[in-house]
Order: sequence, then C-alpha cells, then structure tokens
Amino acid sequence: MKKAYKLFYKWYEKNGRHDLPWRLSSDPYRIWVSEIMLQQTQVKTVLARFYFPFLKAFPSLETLANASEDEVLKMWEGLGYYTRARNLHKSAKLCASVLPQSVHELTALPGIGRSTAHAIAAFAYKTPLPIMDANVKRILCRFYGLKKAGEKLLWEKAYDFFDAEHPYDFNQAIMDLGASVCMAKAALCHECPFASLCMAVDDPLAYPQKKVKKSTPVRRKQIVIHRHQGRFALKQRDTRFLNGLWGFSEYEQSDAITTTQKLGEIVQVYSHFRLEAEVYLRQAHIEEHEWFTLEEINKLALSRADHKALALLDMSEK
DNA sequence: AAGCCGTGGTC
DNA sequence: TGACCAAGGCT
Repeated sequence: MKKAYKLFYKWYEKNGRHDLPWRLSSDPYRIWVSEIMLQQTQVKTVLARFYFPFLKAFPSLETLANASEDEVLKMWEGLGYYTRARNLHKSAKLCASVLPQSVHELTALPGIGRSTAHAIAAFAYKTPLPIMDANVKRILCRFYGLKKAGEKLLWEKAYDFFDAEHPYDFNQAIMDLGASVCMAKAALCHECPFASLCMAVDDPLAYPQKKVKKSTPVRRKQIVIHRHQGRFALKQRDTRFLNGLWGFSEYEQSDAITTTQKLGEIVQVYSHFRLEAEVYLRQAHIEEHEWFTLEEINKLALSRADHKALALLDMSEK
C-alpha cells in the first residue's frame, strides 16, 4: 500500500478540492456546521446557498446557542432534513461555548452519529481516525470487492485502508477521490492510484450492489390558504415530518372543500412519497392557527411545498 | 432493521 | 423526465 498511498497524495495534491471553505478553516465550529449541512447533501448545494449565509447569521457557537429555533430554521430553509438544524441548535446550547473533541462526547450530542463524530474529530482536531461517508463506503466496497457490506464490516475495512501516517490528508483525499474518480455512476479507474490493487477494476459499477428500490407512493392532499382581514393562517408543524416549519392547512383528499377558490396544483417529491396537492384560497377565519401578513410570512421557515402554494397565491393576485 | 426524514443537481 | 444520488441519524 505504501506505493499506492504515495501516488494517492500526488493525485490529491494536483486534483483535490483544496479551496473548500471548511477545509481552509481551523475553526471547529465552522467545520462542525459543514459536517451537519453535508449529511446526505451535496457539496455544491451547501456551498451555493447555505454555508456562508448561515455562518454570517451565526458566526460562532455562542451566537447560534443564543438564537431562536425559528431563526435557525429560517437559515436552514430549503436545505431539507430540518431535524439537523434543530439538533445543531440544541447541541450549541448543550456545549456551553466549547465543542467537545472526543468521538464519545461528540456522539452524545443530538444529530452526531459515528460518521459525523469521526469527521469532526479528524478534520477539526486532526485526530488520527478514519472517516466514513458515501464516498468512502463506495471506495471500500470496490477496493475489497464487497457487493454488500454492513456497518461493522465497513468500519473494519476503513481501519484497514486507513493511512495512519498521514491521517488528515488521507481523509480529505479519500472523499475527493470518491467525488471525482470513484463515482457512483462512473469509475475513472485509469486515473485511480489504487487501481492496481482494487478488486473491482474489471467491473467497478457492480460494487456495491444496488438495492432494489420500492416505488414511491403518492399522497394526494388539499392545501387551503385561509385569508381573513388581510392576514393568512399558518401553523407550526409539531410532528416528525417537517417539524418546526410553518405551513398552511392541509386536508385529506376526501374532505369536502366548499366556498373556496382553486389556485392550482403543486407536486413535491419527498424521500419516501410524492405529494400531489390542490391548492385553494378560502376567505374565512379558522381556529388553532396564527395569522400573518405576506411580509411576515417571508420571515418564517416554510417547506418547499408551502412555498409553491404561496407562489400560486401570488400569481392569482396579478 | 428497515423506514422515516427534504431538497436540488444531474443525466 | 423520471430516477438516482448526496460529507447520515434516529427510532
């Protein structure tokens, strides 16, 4: 492996993503924020719209801890998996101005599992530990020829593959290799420093084996925007789905909607179902909601689907 | 352990 | 354009 590592670092020096802002920073808080944002989210998305505005609003652990949950969710709006934002906020309050360094303490914080704990320890504190993410999993499966592998086996292989002599660079480089050479839908083996040792060079895309995906069910609903005296009714979601976000009233398709004006239809695809909703405007008061002007609504965190409904309302008034 | 949890980019 | 994918965690 020694020779392959050497090729690897040469490749990394030339082709690595050395300009990533969280890689240029030594502030554990900024690295921590990046790790949470990057969970199940592509680098490009985080970089384009979320990382810098969030840090401008909450430049330190203290400012984040002192913010309200609504403020934090507003800065997370559009990024998805909103539990991440609420857990990040909770963790900031738990930390009392200092983020812990050990994997054990990090894992104890809400929203930080083993993968994120290792990443923070490795990147923020330069702890010599292997990291694990979608890139590393894919590389390990191909390198060791694993069609499928459970978490336990993957971590074992991660320690095997790890270069303890250059832990920090190794971890950064391995993700870059997965992102630009050993990719999910293409493998550029001729550019890979590990190709001569890899079990999957003959058929890289066969590793790991793709899971059979179940067809996503469709849920049909009716979204009703209630207007009364120039204000609109919204309520803060208190169940697991989109928890903490504000939204308009929703009804099952079976409920009869009367005395309403149909504004249009929206479609929103989620990770486990597809929402197809008709959007209505109703001039009426309704209980158990709070009332906002359009200007006030702009300060609330809404889901993508509710934003689409709001856009239909805007169109109808032009 | 498998399902839930969002959204946008990509082809 | 629909399906896959992404620096995963939690229950």
